[in-house]
Amino acid sequence: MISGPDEQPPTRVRETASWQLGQAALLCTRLLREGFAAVDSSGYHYRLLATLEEFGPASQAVLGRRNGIDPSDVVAQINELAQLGHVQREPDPEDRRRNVITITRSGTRQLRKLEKALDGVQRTLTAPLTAGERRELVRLLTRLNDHHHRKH
Amino acid sequence: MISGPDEQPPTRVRETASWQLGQAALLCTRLLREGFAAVDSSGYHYRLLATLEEFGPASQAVLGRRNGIDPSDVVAQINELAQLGHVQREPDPEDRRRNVITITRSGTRQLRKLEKALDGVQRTLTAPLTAGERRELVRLLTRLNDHHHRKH
DNA sequence: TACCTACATTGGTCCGACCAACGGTTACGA
DNA sequence: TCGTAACCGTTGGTCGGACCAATGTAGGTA
Repeated sequence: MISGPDEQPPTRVRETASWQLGQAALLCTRLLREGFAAVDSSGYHYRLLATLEEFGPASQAVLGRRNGIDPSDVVAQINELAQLGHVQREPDPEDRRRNVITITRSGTRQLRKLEKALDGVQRTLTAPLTAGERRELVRLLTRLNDHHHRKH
Repeated sequence: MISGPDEQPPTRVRETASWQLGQAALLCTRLLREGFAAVDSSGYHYRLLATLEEFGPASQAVLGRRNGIDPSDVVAQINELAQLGHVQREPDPEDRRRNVITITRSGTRQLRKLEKALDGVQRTLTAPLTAGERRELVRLLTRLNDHHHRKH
């Protein structure tokens, strides 16, 4: 976003849910990128590490499906995480098509850092809202997402 | 988004405002792209045409600032719109740095189509919400955006 | 056995946001 | 009035995130 405070887009644009949603998301991704970059990671890294910690070791395929990440992108991200030592990749003895990805101690340490960064972003993002409004916003967005998600 | 309904991301991810916001925005941009593509245009086209209709002829610079579009991107979009005949580009006699962009009759006709498409997207997007909830969502997002916008 | 499916991987595409640099033009201050 | 700063349009990029097609390998099953 480059526009100054004075020069506004047309009213009919400003009033749409889609415009406000897009602007908020833009702001959000910028905050996330900055926050995660400060600890030398990305949103992908966070999501993958968090998934590994919550659900335990998993194949790349399920990591991708759980997070809505394309398998080919999972490859790249796991490459990075493996090289950083945050994750271990080894072939699954029970199914030689799969890799088993396991989070390492270094990985959980990194995850703690990422969570701190993420908390900061949430607070910055929702700063102008009361706690109740923040919950309401999440509730509405969740309803919206769930609805459009169910019907594949 | 590729994940099925069953395989969910970690709870701590799902509960963040940033994740829900990102998912909703993803869904939204997909709907917008489809809706606008159906009338052979893009979101850029809509925003520029709407700005021209609401505020009258303008230079590319103010078009860009009003909509938060980079000047270089404005060039490309105005090229497209001019070639389609939706817009007229002529040098400003009073300031030879500027171009004056004017919407044509064909442009306003196209704008009507785009507005129809956009309305459909809004309805689809906010289908699971009541009218009150929809307004509340827009209100919260607007507050959020305005807040982060004022402080440059 | 033959066939269909799943997995990981390579090598792309597309789009929106953004940046740097430049020539031409105008505004402004010394 | 002259020099410089600021502005405008334009070119030619980068970057990240989402996505897709094709392939080799391995499993499941008729």
